[in-house]
Amino acid sequence: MIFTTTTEYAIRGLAELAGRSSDSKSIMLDDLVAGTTLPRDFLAKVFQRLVKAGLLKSAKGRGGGFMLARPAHEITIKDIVESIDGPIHLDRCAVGLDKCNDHQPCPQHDLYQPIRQRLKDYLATTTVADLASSLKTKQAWQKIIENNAAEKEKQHANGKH
Amino acid sequence: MIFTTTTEYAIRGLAELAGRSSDSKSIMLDDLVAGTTLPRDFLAKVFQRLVKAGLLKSAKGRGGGFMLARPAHEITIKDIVESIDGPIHLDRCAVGLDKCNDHQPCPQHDLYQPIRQRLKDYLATTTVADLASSLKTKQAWQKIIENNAAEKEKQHANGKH
DNA sequence: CTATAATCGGATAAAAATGTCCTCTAAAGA
DNA sequence: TCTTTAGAGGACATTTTTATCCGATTATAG
Repeated sequence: MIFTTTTEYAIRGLAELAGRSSDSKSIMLDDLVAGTTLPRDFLAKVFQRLVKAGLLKSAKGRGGGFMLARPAHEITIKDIVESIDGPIHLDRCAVGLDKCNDHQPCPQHDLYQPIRQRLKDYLATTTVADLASSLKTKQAWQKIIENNAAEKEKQHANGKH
Repeated sequence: MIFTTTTEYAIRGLAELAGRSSDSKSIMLDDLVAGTTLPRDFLAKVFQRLVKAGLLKSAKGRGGGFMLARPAHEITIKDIVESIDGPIHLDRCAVGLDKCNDHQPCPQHDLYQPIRQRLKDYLATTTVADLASSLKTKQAWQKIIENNAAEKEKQHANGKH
């Protein structure tokens, strides 16, 4: 994977949040992680960082929880990654030959450049809203698959009779 | 960066090796890291792994050292990465929505697929020979830059006279 | 005001990655 | 054979990442 575990949690957490809570309504951590494999306590730390970075708003006490600081379609993966890891460092030479940059490129740098650029574009244009809808699509499939499995099980039981 | 520090050392180490030693002649670690920022002892460990993976051959004792197990143009970055990290895991969903794969893609998966493919192609087609020549190009530049700096310094001194 | 409910934030632990050192082993040359 | 020289490999140290826990803080409801 191209992200760290922490960054991945941030991305998944925001995607869940956008998918589960309606706009301008906050959701509690316990509700957000329910049914996911997201680690509650660790995600809490990650969300604290996202609050400080201005991607999330939080509220303590009863009725508290987290909500997006701006619309889901205005938060990109790039925003998330940079909130966690700091400025994206994709500009370094892909193969670790330092002192390579756009001013002083090496052949590898030029070859890798188009890939880097596409990655950057992807990160800069894909938003939390996109991710949330991807999540929903995935969840829908999951159900279909489970149903199919149940159906097969049923047929199998009948056949045995 | 998209590689771990360890993998990056492996890549840089092999590039240096291919650049410094003529074919079918081994080079010692101490010579290989001279003038680089590669950490000698840690690289030794990394090279041990590459020997076991079949990318390098090693020889103990006098006249010993390391050499490529096959021609530089037949060792790809992919080979190196897989020797260190195991099979490349780029196939996972880019945004960590698990249960996504080519059979069961989600929208993000499809969007990210072309980027992933290009990355894979790059890793599978770029060889140690390419990296070595990139290194040499870079080193040539480095010299030019240093010369320019020295020249300027000289002019500056003259001007002051 | 009090009890409850939520995040915040510090402390700490566990695990993984990275880095260092030292002895063992194998090979070559005197 | 003996000495020197190289990597091999084990032990250990350090740092970073990931994970967990708990009291403090803040807000709400009654």
